[in-house]
Amino acid sequence: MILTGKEDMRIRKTISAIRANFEEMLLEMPYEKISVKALCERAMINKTTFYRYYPTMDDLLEEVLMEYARPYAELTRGMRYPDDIEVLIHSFMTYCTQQGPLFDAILSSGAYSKIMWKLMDSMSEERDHDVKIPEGWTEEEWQLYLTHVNMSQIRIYQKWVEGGRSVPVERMVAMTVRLVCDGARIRRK
Amino acid sequence: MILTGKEDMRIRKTISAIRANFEEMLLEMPYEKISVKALCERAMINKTTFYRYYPTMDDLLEEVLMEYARPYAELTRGMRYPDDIEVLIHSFMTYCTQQGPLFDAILSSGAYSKIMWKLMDSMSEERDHDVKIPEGWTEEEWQLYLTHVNMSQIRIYQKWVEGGRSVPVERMVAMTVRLVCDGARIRRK
DNA sequence: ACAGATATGCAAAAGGCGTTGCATAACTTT
DNA sequence: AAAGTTATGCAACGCCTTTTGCATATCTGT
Repeated sequence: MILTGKEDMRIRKTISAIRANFEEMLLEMPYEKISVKALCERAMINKTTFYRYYPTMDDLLEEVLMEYARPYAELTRGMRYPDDIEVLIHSFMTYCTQQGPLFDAILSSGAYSKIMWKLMDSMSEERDHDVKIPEGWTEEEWQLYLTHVNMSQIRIYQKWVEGGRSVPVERMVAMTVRLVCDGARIRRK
Repeated sequence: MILTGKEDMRIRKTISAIRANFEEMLLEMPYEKISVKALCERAMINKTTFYRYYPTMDDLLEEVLMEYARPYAELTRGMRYPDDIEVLIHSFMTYCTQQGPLFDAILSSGAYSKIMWKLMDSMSEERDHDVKIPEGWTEEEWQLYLTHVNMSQIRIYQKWVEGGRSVPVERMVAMTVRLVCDGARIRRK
C-alpha cells in the first residue's frame, strides 16, 4: 500500500512499521528467509493486520522494489530506444549503482527473479507507455527489441553485483554498451 | 534422482510414480500450485518417501528440466561462441520448439525463472566447460558476453511462447539472430 | 468531547511443509 | 526358501501460512 498521508493515523503507523521492519530485515537476511510471522513480531503488529494490506509477502517486496522504478523513469524521461541506447544503458547502470544496499539485496535475492523482469518492464513502461513503435519496425520486432535490451541490462547488472562489483562502473557500462549496441558477432582484438 | 535401472525395484517404482505424476500435474496446473501433499497422494506414496529422494520440490523440477539440457548440449557439441552464434541461436530456438508442452509449461511458469537461468547456464556449460576464453577477450568481457547472449535467447523464447507463438519459428530465429548479432543500435528500413 | 466509523488484536482453525522413530513390508543375495 | 538388507508406511510433531468472527481500541468529524 502506498501512503498518501491522508489515511487514518493507525493505517500510516501500521504500514510504516511493516515497511521499515521489512527493509531492515532485507538487509539482514535473504528475502526467502523472512516469514510473515517474524516480520509481524518485529513490527509489533498482528498477522491479521499484515494480511489486511498485503495478500502475500511478494506483494510487499514488489511494492518496495517498484518505488525504485519511478525515479528512474523520471531520470530518463524523453530518452528513447533505439536512438538513445547508449545514454539509457549508462543511466541504468549508474542509477542502480547509486541506490544503495537495499536495492542490491533485493536484486541479489535471485530467488525472486520474476520481480526483476517486472522491474525492468516498469522501468521502461513508465517512460515508454506513450511511445509509438519506431518507423520501419514491426510490432513483433519492437517487442523483441525491448525484451532483448532490457533483459540484458538487468541480468548483466545483477551478475556484476553478484561478482562483488570487481569491475569499475564506467568500464562495465562501456562493455555493456559495446556488446548490446554493436552485437555479439564482433571479435575482439 | 536419475535412474540407472539397477536400483531396488521399490525405488524405481517410487521414482517413476513421482516423476510421472509430477509431469502430469505440470500440464494441468502451474508449478507453484503443486503441493508435495497433493503430489504424494496422487502418486500414492508417503510424504516421507518423497523427501527421501528430493529435499524440496524445486529439486524435482530442476531434475526434470535438466534432462532437456543434455540432448541440447549433444546437438550443439563443437559449436562455439562467438563464431557459431547464428547456428547456436537457431539450434536453441528450434530445439526448444520441438520439446513439447511440458517444456513450455515449465518455462512459462515464469515464477520459477531462477531455474531458467540455471537451464541456460547448464545448456552452455555442458558444451563450454572445457572451452578457453577466446583470444582478445578479458575474463569479464567473456562472462558478460555469455550472460548477454544466453539471457536474451531464453527470455526471447519465453516471451514468444507467452505470446502464443504468433510468429513462425524461422522468422523468430531470423529476428533474434539479427538483433543479437548485429546489435541494438541498428535502425530498420 | 462525543458519536460513529473502522483498524487492530486475539484466538482458533484448516492446511501445507519438513522431520522423526519405529514397525512392517518388499526386495536381494546366497 | 531363508536370512539379511533396506525401502516404505504410519503417526505424530513443531512450525509457518492464510482465513475467520468477534471484541476492543483507536481514530475522525463535528
